[in-house]
Amino acid sequence: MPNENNLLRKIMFRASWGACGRGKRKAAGLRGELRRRKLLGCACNRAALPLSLFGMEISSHQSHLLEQLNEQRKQDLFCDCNILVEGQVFKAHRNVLFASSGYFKMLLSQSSKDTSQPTTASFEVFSPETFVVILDFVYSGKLSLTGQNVIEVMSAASYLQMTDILNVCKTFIKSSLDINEKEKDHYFTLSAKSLNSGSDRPSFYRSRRKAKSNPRRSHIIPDEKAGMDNENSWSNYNSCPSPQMNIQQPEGPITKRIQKLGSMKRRRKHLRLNQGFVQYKSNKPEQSSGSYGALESNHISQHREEIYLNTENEEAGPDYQCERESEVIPKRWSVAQVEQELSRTSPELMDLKADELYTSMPTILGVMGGWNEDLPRMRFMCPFCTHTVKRRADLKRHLRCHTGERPYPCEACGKRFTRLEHLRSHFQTIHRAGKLICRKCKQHVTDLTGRVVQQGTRRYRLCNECLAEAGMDNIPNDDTDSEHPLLISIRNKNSRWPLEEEHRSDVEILKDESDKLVNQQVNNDSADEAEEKVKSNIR
DNA sequence: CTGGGGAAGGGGCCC
DNA sequence: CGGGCCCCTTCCCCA
Repeated sequence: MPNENNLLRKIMFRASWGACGRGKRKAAGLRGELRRRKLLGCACNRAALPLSLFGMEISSHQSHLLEQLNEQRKQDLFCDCNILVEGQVFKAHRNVLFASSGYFKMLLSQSSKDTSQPTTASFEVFSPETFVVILDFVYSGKLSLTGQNVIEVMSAASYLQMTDILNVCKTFIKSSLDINEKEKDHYFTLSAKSLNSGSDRPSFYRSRRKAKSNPRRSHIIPDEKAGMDNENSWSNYNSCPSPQMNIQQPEGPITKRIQKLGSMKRRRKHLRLNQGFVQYKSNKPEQSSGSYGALESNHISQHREEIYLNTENEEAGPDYQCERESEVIPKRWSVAQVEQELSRTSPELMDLKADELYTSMPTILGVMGGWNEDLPRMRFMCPFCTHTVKRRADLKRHLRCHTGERPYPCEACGKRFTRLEHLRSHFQTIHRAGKLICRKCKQHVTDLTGRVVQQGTRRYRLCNECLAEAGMDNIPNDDTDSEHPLLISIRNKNSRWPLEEEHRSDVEILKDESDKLVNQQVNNDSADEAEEKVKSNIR
């Protein structure tokens, strides 16, 4: 290797000659030599200009640095952060924790500026054994996953907002599911006897922490069809740029894991959420609303569980944490992912309403800001995005923009709205010509100085001058108060029709739209209609 | 292609 | 907690 390093140095030196043709040629010759020695990868092969060589990475540097930090940790050198996990103290470096965990990033960035004092953090939401796995990963890039610890590690990683670990755990579990599915296909049954109970072999995942790597790409989950052969599926994983995994086949029956999942949920439900930092005593109240655990047997929650496992957005940033009674859930779902997963795993869930979602999902609660104040501000966090709200009701309302639910249809034009007020506003302005403004000259117009004109389902006002100008002054006024029988029948069927008195003048609107209106009734339960409703509701 | 205006969507907050 | 209002932003259409 010394010779090769010398060769690299020579290249760098030649490159410094810049535009010198001789230097270029010499550098090119040396690159050829390096290629022959397989020292340069494709990136260097592409490097036509010597200057690009300055960007060359010494791949061993990162690992060496990490090794050194790990050694320092083991020897308690320069450790400035104490992590207390169920009474057991772990020492680590603030910088490393900050760089590895969104949770620590948020916490340490909010913490005291006085870096002379060690920071102390305590956790009781995961076990010391779990934290050892995570800490080892932080300092080595190696994640020791087993069928026994994967759930707890994933929970802790979610809590600590370590998306690399989360994704590895997900793929681990996904692989187990694939394996199990394969077994099921093979034995035509998923009986306990088909589930071997061999000892867990640790699986090592090596994460390449590179800022350049596209996080989305590392989220690639092998196609299930391609995953029929497990080894192939794992080799697919290995092709993912990040996290790069050297994986032994995860083992253990999936039912065991699922049982463990359930037991974990039950266990975690009883865990006391006591996450306090010495410097910042949080008065974070425990959430007691609802019972997510009770939903475990629920069909929807089962699918949700799958979604939790499969759809978590790897880009979940370090901004927030989400938990309820230590229940760990993904920080963010992308809407597309959720929709895709819902349609894939359970199309019927595409009909999910924000209300149902709201009641079945774990409460998302967090402390936003205010760490330096006596009473931290409590915010409710959206699981799909970074949005936080003060009130549960606002979150419920906000969720509609993710579920695509539009419960308020305009029966004049069929357009649907997420809020009654929006429908009302729409109806007033579009179908009732509620604005007393001439559409043409923008002048204020009253019933005396102008009148309502209908254009399709739209109605607007024109002043007398603009009417005359358009040659419409002889057309009778469109503003009638009679009621169309169809509208009455529809309103009677639909108790949610919100415009009891406001749209009484829309007979003419309905003349052209009557057929459409029949098809636009809200509570149509046919499957086609439901499908159509979903499509139309999802923008 | 661009700017203006209307409509729609969404958040904050009061009642 | 729901309804409602206000405000702001975004989108889309049109001149």
